[in-house]
Amino acid sequence: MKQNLNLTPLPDAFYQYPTLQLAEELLGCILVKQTEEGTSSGFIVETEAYLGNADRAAHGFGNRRTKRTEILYAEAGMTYTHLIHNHCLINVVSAEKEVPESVLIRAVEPYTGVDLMLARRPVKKFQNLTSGPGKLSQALNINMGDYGRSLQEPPLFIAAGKKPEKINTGPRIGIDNSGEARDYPYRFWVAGNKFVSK
DNA sequence: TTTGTGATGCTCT
DNA sequence: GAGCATCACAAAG
Repeated sequence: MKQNLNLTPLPDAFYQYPTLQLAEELLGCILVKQTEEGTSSGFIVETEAYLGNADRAAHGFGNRRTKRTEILYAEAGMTYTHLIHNHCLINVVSAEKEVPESVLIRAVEPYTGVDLMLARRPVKKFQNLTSGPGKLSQALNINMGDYGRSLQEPPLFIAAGKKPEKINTGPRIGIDNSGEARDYPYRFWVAGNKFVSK
């Protein structure tokens, strides 16, 4: 399959949206990763906003700045690859400088370079290829080498894609405690998409 | 029972 | 200060 589509990185202005809005706008966009073996990409179908200061799920709460989270304090449009155990989670840094907000990409729908993705992660069910944070990062070969990289130039960038017909929002999952933070509709996904983790 | 996920923590240079 | 690593719980089959 050819990929002659005009995959143009989104302009810097795109990342100037408020974090929550950016998370929604990101749905349907195309996450592109170029490697020596070729180019693989997918539609973003699930995102999650992380408001570092007021978000209980965001690690220790409050203002904890470490080497890992350092990039979150940078300006918008950067890539934040969080290496945790055997998995890699990819985030899009948003908000302005010194504001630790970002959008976590939880799931994508395979678009181009599917064969390449399958080669990296053999799965029996096609839906299992990228239906999760750890899966998609492995399928797209996203690693710490992408940490702090700009999302506006190859080999890793986000291009405009199709607009989702219907977007759902709701509370995030996996958060047991914390009163109000649990009900925050910080999670966005494309309604009815099979590649959404839930 | 197996696979996936979890904003980290520890050890070495 | 930077790089590298493991364990355990939960959800799905």
